[in-house]
Amino acid sequence: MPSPLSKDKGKAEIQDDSDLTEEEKAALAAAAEARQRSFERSFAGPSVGKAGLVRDQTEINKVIAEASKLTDNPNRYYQNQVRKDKELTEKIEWYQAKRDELMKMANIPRLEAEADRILLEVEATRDISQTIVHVDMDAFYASVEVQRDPTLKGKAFGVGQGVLTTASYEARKFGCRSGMAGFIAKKLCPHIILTKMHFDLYIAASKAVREVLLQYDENLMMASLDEGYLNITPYMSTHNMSASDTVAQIRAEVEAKTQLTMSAGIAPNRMLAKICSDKNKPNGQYEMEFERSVITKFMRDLPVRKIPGFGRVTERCLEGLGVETCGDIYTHRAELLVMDHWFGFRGLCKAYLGIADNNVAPGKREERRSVGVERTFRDKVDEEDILNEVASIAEELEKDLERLQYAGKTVTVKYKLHTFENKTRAKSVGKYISTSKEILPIALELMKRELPVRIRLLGIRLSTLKDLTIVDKGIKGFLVSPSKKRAAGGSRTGTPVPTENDDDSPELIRMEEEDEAEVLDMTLDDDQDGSPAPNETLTPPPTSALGKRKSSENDKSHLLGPVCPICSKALGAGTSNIGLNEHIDWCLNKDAISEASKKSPVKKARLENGVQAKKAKEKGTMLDWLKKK
DNA sequence: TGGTTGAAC
DNA sequence: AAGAGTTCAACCA
Repeated sequence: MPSPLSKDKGKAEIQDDSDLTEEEKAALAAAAEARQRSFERSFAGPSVGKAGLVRDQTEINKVIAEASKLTDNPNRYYQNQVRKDKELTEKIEWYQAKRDELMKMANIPRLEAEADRILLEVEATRDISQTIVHVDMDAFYASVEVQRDPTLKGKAFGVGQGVLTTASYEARKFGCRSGMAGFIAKKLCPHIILTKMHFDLYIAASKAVREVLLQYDENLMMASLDEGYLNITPYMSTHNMSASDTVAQIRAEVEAKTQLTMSAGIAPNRMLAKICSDKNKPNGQYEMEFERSVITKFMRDLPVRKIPGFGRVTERCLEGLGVETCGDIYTHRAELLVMDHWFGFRGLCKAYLGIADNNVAPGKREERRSVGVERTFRDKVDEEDILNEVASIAEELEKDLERLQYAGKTVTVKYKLHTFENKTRAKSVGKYISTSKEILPIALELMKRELPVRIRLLGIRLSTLKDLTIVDKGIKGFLVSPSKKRAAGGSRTGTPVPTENDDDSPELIRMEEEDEAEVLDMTLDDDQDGSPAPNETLTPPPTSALGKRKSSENDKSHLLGPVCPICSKALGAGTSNIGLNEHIDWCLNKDAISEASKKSPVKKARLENGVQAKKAKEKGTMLDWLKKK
């Protein structure tokens, strides 16, 4: 039974297939189906695809997409998904064209050789000396809810009002997932019970868990209320215990203390540990063998989507390049190398090799970047209505700022149109502000410029923060105990770190913090160029890989003059690194810019940003593979 | 640098 | 009857 969706999206574009061979037709059909599945997947909630519990997710996704479509007409949300899907598809097609174009003139053996060289370089950064554990509470909120209301036990229920934050395992059997809209969950599972959230209970339970974990690693890194990372290497050696025994003991102790079960993954780095903790969930553990060959074998068949930081969009972009598993990264290394600018080749190498950060550090200090409040409501068009809402939100924000002890300089107003398109408008001011009295006029001003609008969400966010608990200014900072008002607020635990900071700059000393939960950095490598490279992540570092690179030092290749790896053109002995760089840049991008502004599917410069990059360290990109001949 | 947008968790 | 909060990166003017 062909879903209406597949008619709309799937094959519609491919109409004239009369002169195609059978294989080509089959390939096109397969591609269309894959795309269709991906599109349907996009309705099911963010967590789908990460954790593969249910058998026939495809069927479930169809139901969801159908339900979504029929909800109301016209369903703006659905239409918005369609629009985004279309843009994504166009972007992917652009990538494919780019790839084909570059590959046409590329010297493939040379590309592969270079890719292999980089692989080796990345491989050299592997560190399996530490035993990292990722612990993950099983259906945490749901389990706590059962403790609160035992009648929920064994039933299909979800936690959360409009959107499920968690689904009980019984509900998951019906395809219900966290992140899923409540009414969709009802469609999938009509008898599902939806409960409110009880954050105070979750926080208390989390604290109990944390206390146990801290006995095994005082540097425990909590990634959220229900998951965390430990480095149990010291514990294992002082207690002369194996990793699996240690983890079994941790889990038993947590369960004894809290009646909550957890799953755990044991591996040499955070990324692998996190993936492993999913393997035997719920209430199980999985230990990765600390052996290179085992790890690479493990990665080979692992869908790239499982890598933390690789989301739905990245998944589809890679899929468009023929990459679905981490193993595919190797087979497609030539193309991926040439697409380095957009996908970040070294990050992909790390995924393929199973290499990532193994640092476990407590939620350092509290360098929060912004504080915001936003609300969703039924469509508003009335000007006064809207401005009242702005005022109300500003007051709420003031309360949060007071509780959290922050002031800030940049006010951002965010709104979502009835079409589900998001907009933001921001304005910075010269001094730190924190009260509604100060914020509201700015927010109002920003919002008034947008009227008239029909919106379903409004929010205000304050950024460029100053931490008011840091009294600092030299010695005094140490005499005043840092108020401990924060803590309750949000995701991050950790105590404020009094920081001495003598100038007027609000900037705190940024210790290498980061370690954002899901971010996989490396840290250990960073060989050349002596830059600290504190946070390179697995997600592609597309940026400025080429033109803007600093020239690296160890470039001694000009005896014969550099050769462009794309067009194989010799550039002459006199060509400088920078000159070579420029040539490569030009060679790779000559058409990109003009094309982008002309026929590029996605607006103008939207092209490259599909792939998310975190701190793209100025290292492992094109220049590297040039500099050695 | 400030403003906007989007991806991801 | 499709949430809320936060961070990060890219791009542009």
